[in-house]
Amino acid sequence: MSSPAGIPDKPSLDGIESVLVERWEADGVYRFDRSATRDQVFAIDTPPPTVSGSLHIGHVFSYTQTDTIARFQRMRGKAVFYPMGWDDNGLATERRVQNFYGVRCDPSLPNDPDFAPPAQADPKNQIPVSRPNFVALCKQLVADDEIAFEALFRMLGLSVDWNYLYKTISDHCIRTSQQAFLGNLSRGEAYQHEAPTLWDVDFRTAVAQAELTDKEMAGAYHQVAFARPDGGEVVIDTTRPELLASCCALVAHPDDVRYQPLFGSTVTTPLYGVEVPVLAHPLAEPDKGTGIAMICTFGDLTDVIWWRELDLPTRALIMRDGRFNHTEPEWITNDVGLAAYVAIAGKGSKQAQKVVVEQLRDSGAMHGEPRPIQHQVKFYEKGDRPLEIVTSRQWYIRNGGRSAELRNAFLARGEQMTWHPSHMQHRYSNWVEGLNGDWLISRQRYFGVPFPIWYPVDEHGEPQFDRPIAASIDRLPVDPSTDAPSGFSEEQRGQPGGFVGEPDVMDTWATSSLTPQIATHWVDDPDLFGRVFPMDVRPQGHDIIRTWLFSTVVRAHYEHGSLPWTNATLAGWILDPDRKKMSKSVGNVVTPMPLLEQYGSDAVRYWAATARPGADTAFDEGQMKIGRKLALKLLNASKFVLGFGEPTGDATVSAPIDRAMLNRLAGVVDEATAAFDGFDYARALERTESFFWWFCDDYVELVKARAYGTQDEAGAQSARAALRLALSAITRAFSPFLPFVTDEVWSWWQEGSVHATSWPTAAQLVVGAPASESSILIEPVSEVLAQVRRAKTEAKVSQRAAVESLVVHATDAARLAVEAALADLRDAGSIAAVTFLPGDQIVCEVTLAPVADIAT
RNA sequence: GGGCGCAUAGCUCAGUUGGUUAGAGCGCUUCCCUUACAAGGAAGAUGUCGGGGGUUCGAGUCCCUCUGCGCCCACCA
Repeated sequence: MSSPAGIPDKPSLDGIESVLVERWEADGVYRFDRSATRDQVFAIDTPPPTVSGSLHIGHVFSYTQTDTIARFQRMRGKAVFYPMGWDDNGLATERRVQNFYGVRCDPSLPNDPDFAPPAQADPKNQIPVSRPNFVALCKQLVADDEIAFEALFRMLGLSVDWNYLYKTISDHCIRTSQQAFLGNLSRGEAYQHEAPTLWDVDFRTAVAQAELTDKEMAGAYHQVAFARPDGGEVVIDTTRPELLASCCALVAHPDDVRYQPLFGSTVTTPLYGVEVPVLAHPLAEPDKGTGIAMICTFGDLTDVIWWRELDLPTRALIMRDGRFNHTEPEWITNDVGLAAYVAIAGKGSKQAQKVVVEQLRDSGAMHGEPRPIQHQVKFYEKGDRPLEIVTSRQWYIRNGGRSAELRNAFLARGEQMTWHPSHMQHRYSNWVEGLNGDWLISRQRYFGVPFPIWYPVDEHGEPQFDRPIAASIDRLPVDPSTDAPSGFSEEQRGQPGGFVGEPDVMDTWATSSLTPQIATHWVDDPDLFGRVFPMDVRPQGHDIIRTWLFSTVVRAHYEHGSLPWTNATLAGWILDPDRKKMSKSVGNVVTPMPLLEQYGSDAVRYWAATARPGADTAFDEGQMKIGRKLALKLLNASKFVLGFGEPTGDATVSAPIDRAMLNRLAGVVDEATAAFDGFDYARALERTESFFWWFCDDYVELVKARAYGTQDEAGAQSARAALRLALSAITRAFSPFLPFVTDEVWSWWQEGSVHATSWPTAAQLVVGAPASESSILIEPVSEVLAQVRRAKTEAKVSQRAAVESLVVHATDAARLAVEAALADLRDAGSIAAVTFLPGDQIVCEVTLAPVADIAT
């Protein structure tokens, strides 16, 4: 049979991605319709991937899942607002620039317009460069990555409207971020505060609670004796003996009879001879160590609590670079003590600990040997060394960590949105309930959104941090390090009576938390904003509920008094075949482009779409092979179905089996629609796929002879019409998952893109009997066909082999069903004669024709 | 310590308000080069549904409990 025009003789999937990607772009298939009103819009708050290196298979996985939802909504008639963003802001980019170019930022240096990065990067000897030069390198490095990202996402078939692309380092994002911050400030939701803060000594910045992670580290308990005035001693257990010089008290539980006599007395620290009080506090645990602890400023967060609640002096020695202060502590007043301190001044914690342990041994204050332990230590999630606690001035946004009322308001927001899957809400509630402080948003970094804030400088040249000067909204974006506040001139920078700019930048989450406002152009396009905000869905990973999801809820709550979106879909992780999470640090990541090339984008998308929403999923190339097989099957089935020719204009679907097939399909369409409405793309795919294979294996096999015209003309017309109706609906139902092959086969017989058509409906398919009756008609026929095939397989003959006679034992109802499709059945099974006998269930006696007859 | 999730065929997983003999794909075995498809097709074998108890006419599904695995949070002198 020769193919009609438009249908290739040998259909292929090779290279269809690039052809279709270009066509979609040229035809604007995914362009957002700006005239749509809010109720006609489906808006997606796409996660902007961090531009740091390359996308991995996990991105392909989760972005595909969202894309299937977007495509479904578009076909249902929604104007889909589906922007993309690049998160090219922040520490990840900075660190990459440092390593890639071998430079580091020194904000004190002037801009060098002729600066070029070193040809050979030497990460060990980083060249200091000015902030403008450094930022320029950041932008240069991310530009290359962003081109690669967009190419991958396009090839993957994401139906993003690239006209709404945003970059978090752009002026637009800076302005949005600064404007939102100023709103928070004016309403009292943002404030600055000088306090002990968790501090990463490598990045030299404060970090927020949400960015902490625990890592197991080797440590050791050291028993250290403090001297009592009566000549006795008090022994404490510590894992950080190097902080002894920062000790400001000992503490034990109020009920601990061993130490009750000491409360109110003082002891002296070994080495330094500093007198410190012995105090009582309920947080001290009698069964931990010796039951009495030394409080240092600051060894851990418990120290901070004790320091605050017991009103202790601040004896901080570890500086922002993680080293002990060179200045001699004023609270050490004797020469021996000072000499002991000088030995650790300028050293990091680890080195200082060695020295102090030696000193303690020599002095006899060390009891026994250190007892090694493994313990959990707080790290910045991107950091390499344990966090220290450093006192500094920082900006915060209230997030309920210090207010039960506010916390409840955010818990209520969690109740208002719909979570997919629903159990993810627990993680949100869990996090909000466990907050122990406000959200720290300032970072002592360079490449980020600057605070739109200056401070007046008094007549002594000291900045007045308690009198911040806020930028006016109409000046945004501003950089306080280069722009002067209104009413001042640049010459007054740093001068008495002048001003200084806030040196810090905002953390990346402070900007990421505004992706709904950024994407919808809250600050500069109120018309667009009114059409798409609040958005419909936030897709994201479940590991960043505590950061991105929560902080976005906080910002929208403050700025708009609403949720930022009505739904949150939480994607799972990709696990390697050993069921370990894929991550760069483990080194088990898979890059997606070779997979797209090997199996085709549709096949990789199929793998992603078969995973249940929110489920962690094993990386499985087997699923991609199945996806490729499915795409090929659709290609071939389409060619075959269309090859029967177009039904005449007045063709009606008259054959019962044809009607039953369409009714069954109508039921499948209803199921898929309901699943998609609940964001369950995986169920929609499974229903459609399972129907499609039945359609190919049984239905098409049954009716193909009739469709060729072996029976009467009405029968042929009925089959052809039903086949085409079904193919249209199947193609459209598959199109969110397999956008490439569906558009390819659609183009063989339809105008325009399948992605610009409507989602199939049951009403288009139901003919005659309702869907529930279709099974009653179809299943007996399928069963008889299966038994005939089995008989041939068991006889080890070709499926084409002729059947001399078939005796079917069946109930009356089953017999009626089989009789209704008898001509089709006889054609499909090459069956000469069929007789029926009564029976409880369908049992077929198959008598094959003698082999000699086949030969003739 | 608190919370959440998972446990079904060798592997990866479906199984929607409890309802006949528990399903799919991969892998395995057999057969078929049938004019849509051999990177295919037709068929076959394979399960004490993690253990125990309970509710019910009936439990993979609901309740209790135990075990194992994973994740989140808290603790971490």
